[in-house]
Amino acid sequence: MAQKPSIPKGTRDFSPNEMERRQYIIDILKHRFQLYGFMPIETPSFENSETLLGKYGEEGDRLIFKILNNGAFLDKVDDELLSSKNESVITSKISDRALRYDLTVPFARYVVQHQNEIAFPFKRYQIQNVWRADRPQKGRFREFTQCDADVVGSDSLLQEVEFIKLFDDVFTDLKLNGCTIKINNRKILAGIAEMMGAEDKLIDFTVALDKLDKIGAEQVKTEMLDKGIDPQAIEKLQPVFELSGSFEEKITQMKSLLSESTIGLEGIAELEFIKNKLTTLKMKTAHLDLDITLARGLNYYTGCIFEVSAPQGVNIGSISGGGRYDDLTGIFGMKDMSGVGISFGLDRIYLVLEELHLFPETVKAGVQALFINFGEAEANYCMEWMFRFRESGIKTELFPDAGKMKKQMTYADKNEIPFVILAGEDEIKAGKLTLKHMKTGEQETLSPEDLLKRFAE
RNA sequence: GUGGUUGUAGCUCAGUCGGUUAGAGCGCUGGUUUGUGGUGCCGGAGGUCGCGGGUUCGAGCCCCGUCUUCCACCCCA
Repeated sequence: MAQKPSIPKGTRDFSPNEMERRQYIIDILKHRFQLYGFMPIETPSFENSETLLGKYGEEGDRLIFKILNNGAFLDKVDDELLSSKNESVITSKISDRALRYDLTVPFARYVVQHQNEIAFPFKRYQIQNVWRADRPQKGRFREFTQCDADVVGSDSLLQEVEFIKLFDDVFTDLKLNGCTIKINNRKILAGIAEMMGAEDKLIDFTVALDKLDKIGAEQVKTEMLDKGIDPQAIEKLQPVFELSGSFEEKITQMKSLLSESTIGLEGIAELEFIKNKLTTLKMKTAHLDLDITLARGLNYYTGCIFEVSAPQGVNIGSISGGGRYDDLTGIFGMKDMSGVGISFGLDRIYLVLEELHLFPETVKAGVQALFINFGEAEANYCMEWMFRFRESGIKTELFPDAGKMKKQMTYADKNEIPFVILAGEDEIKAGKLTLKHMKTGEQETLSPEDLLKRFAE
């Protein structure tokens, strides 16, 4: 007996209707990316393991899909090592390649490898799948699509301003009004850590702070204590927990809090610059919000960080994110190359648009007219006209088998083909075609030329 | 990686306290004047109840394991 087919955990099939909707989102993204001057690139689905490992932190390494070597891969593993059950060491012996985890690190690798062909600053966009060995849950898959735009080779804060406008433009085009673009700066977080005297605990500190709106101030403090951060230092954080008001008001409060920290003030100055530019340029539908607790997981960010959350009432986490990384290419041996980039989560945006019923009424990409097949002679007559119709840009097809009428009509009906064209003995003799309007059931016999004109309207 | 949850026909789901031959709707298929679909009527096919073990006279139902689904945590798009 044939086994029931299935697909791996966390993966999905996309049927025509879903593909149409995914394509709708992608078309808007591509259009905006190109208007902003980004050029497309693609990179391989898998990379050499050393390119990816160690770039996303310990947790990230765990979530990278490793590809088992081919051939006698066990030759490199002796019994002693095998019985040690040391996964990471054994993995490095039997797996040399891994599926990409995001598009940013492969992009950094690309830039370093192609530096001689590139005129900097280099702006590229990339829409490809990435893979993570995560446990699936709402809005979380093991295979999903990221749509990234990055620019490398420019320190200018105008890039940050442009990216925020890009968020605003894209979400406005998608009719997804009321998104919140949260912005923060790693330098501010570093400044706070400095002020607390907890520079060495920066990562633990930001991860805990990131949870503030989710678990509350008390639990954040508890987590920081657990991570070994000094209680007195945590007390100094109180003003951060109580931060409120408008963007400008928060800036003012942070300024006095970080008055001693050079790096902290630098971060604040950057945010002020960006905010001022955007006040002049104006946002269309998105809101810009300063969120000091925003940390973001990827530890290569060094300056501004962004995250976009869906309009209120949609519980799906972030739908886009990004930030500046001053030294991403440094790990591949190319110094002083600053980059900024953002990533749109196609799959999550899809879920949000679906939940809010924001997909446009699908313009069916299917055929406009189906030729009914009555038999060999009739089919030959139809074929001739079918190809003429196609040359005129009309999407049309001939039912391949001379089967039952009912089956052919049902086919047209199920596929929402608006017109059916019939040509039997009588029509062939008269050199005509019969057009049936599926919705009304009306039909009329007319010359092929007239029929063509009818479709042209 | 941790905790919970789910799995019965192609799909959505019923199935009582463990009790004879596991059901419905939709879909599929055949027929209902053989050149006419979408709404009618009549018929038909289709299930190792996720998989493997166990308890029992007897398991879709109880127990254990495993895979899968969805959700939360960790983390993240």
